[in-house]
Amino acid sequence: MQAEERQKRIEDHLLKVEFASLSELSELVDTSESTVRRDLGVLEGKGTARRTHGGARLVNPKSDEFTFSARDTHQLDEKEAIGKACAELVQPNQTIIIDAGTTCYHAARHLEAKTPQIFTNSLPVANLFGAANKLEVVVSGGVIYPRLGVLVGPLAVEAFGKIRADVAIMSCGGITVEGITNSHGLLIEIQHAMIQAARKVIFCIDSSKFGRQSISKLCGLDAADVIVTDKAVPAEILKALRKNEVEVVVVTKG
Amino acid sequence: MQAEERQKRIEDHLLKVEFASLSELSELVDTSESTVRRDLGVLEGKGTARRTHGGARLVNPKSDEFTFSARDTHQLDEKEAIGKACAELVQPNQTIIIDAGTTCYHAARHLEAKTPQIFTNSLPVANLFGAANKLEVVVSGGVIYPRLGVLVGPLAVEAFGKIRADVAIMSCGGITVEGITNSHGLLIEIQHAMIQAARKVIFCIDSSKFGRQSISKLCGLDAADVIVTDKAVPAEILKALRKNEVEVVVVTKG
DNA sequence: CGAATTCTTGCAATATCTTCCAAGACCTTC
DNA sequence: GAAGGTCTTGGAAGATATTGCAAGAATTCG
Repeated sequence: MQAEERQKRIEDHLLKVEFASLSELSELVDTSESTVRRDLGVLEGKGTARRTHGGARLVNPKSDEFTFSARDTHQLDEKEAIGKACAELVQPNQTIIIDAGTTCYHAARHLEAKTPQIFTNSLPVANLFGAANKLEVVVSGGVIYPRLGVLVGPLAVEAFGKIRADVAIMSCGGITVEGITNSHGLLIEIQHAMIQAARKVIFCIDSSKFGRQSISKLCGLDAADVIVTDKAVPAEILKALRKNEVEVVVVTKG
Repeated sequence: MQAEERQKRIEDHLLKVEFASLSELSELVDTSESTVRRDLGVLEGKGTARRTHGGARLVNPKSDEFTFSARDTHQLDEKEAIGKACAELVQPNQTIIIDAGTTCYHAARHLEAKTPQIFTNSLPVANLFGAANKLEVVVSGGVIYPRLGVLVGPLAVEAFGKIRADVAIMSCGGITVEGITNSHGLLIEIQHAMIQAARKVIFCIDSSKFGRQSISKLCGLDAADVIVTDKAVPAEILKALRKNEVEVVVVTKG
């Protein structure tokens, strides 16, 4: 097996388990521990993993909306189901803002037939519709945030400041009774602009996000109009949502 | 078996397995490893695959949807050579504007190591660097012009109006003694803004464009600082270019 | 603090790459 | 169809990179 292939396997494995020992990894890729050490050095250089005594751990925990891969199969069914339900909430001919994040990406996949116009700051979403010319896709400008493929920065914020849409389909890093949070200030700024620009705000939040808090506060629960998720929402949060008149849609996976 | 057929098979195989060893490939196409190495060199030049120790890997592995790629293989070698020469005209650490168009796309591929910052309105170019985080890529906003993956419209024009760059790498639809033309008014507007924003303007123009006129006039010959092309330029146009002090670089294919 | 584990570093064995060359295939020209 | 050229192919020699191991240093844990 070749160096790069080994490294990718290690990476993939880490994505699943978050932490792995040297012996575990050396067995996985069938080489000596020395080689695994060297590979981990490379991955560390790339920023994917971090070496620790006895093994390695993922730099970005998977619960963060921080790495995008269209092939991300983590909770794929759930995300797919959420995305689909989310798309069903959209009326024909409404204009839509689509946030970055894998769940929103899945929602976008179901929108093609329905809507004439989409605004997004997500390159994966843009690519999804880039070839089809049935609908108009407007891409906000901005700097590419590497792994995620999101456009961030002033250009993006301004772009959303200028428009109005019927619906915004949003994602986030965590939600608690205190509000909705996300993992990076740069994203927050843009999401604010998105929320401002939309008449109706739908959050796609898979169940792993409930009770979790990311670094930056995005908004209170009242900013959301609908939340689409895949499992029963914890009672405490559900109560808080009711109080803020947020509609909750729970999908059943698959 | 023909060289091209071998290369296509290798390409197809890589699309399936993502990584392959030399022995695996040489068995697949039934030739020596030397030949496979050479074929991989070609594929690497085309941007399809990347050689690694012991084999090769697909260039865009995890990006089934993340890549809206310029699939145009028409005159690939020429474009590749032009792109490379074009990239060599760039000094380290200059900021660059990259236009849409396949030739510019190839130029972009050679820029990764050189420049810290790229501005573009081309989705293929954005995708090229989307995963790498070595350099900063700024995407202009805009509406996706289908199939080409160019961002057009007021958002794009404004975005380029706000910036300054050292070099602009441009493409066009045709060039005659009367000036440079392109195929769509929407593109023209943006290209104007690009030219305005850059201190030095480089046009990548393959030989088929000479003597040809597209619908909309983009600019006079004097707007260009350098023209990179792949064959001797017709005398008449060459004379006009000299008069406007445009430097002409002719590359030899391959 | 000591024992056990893990890490780093240097090294030799191995695998792979590059470069070069000769043999053969293919093409052109007469 | 033969002669002369160019292009492609496969292989060999030396250069380079990778791998696994071992000895000593560093780290963890009781």
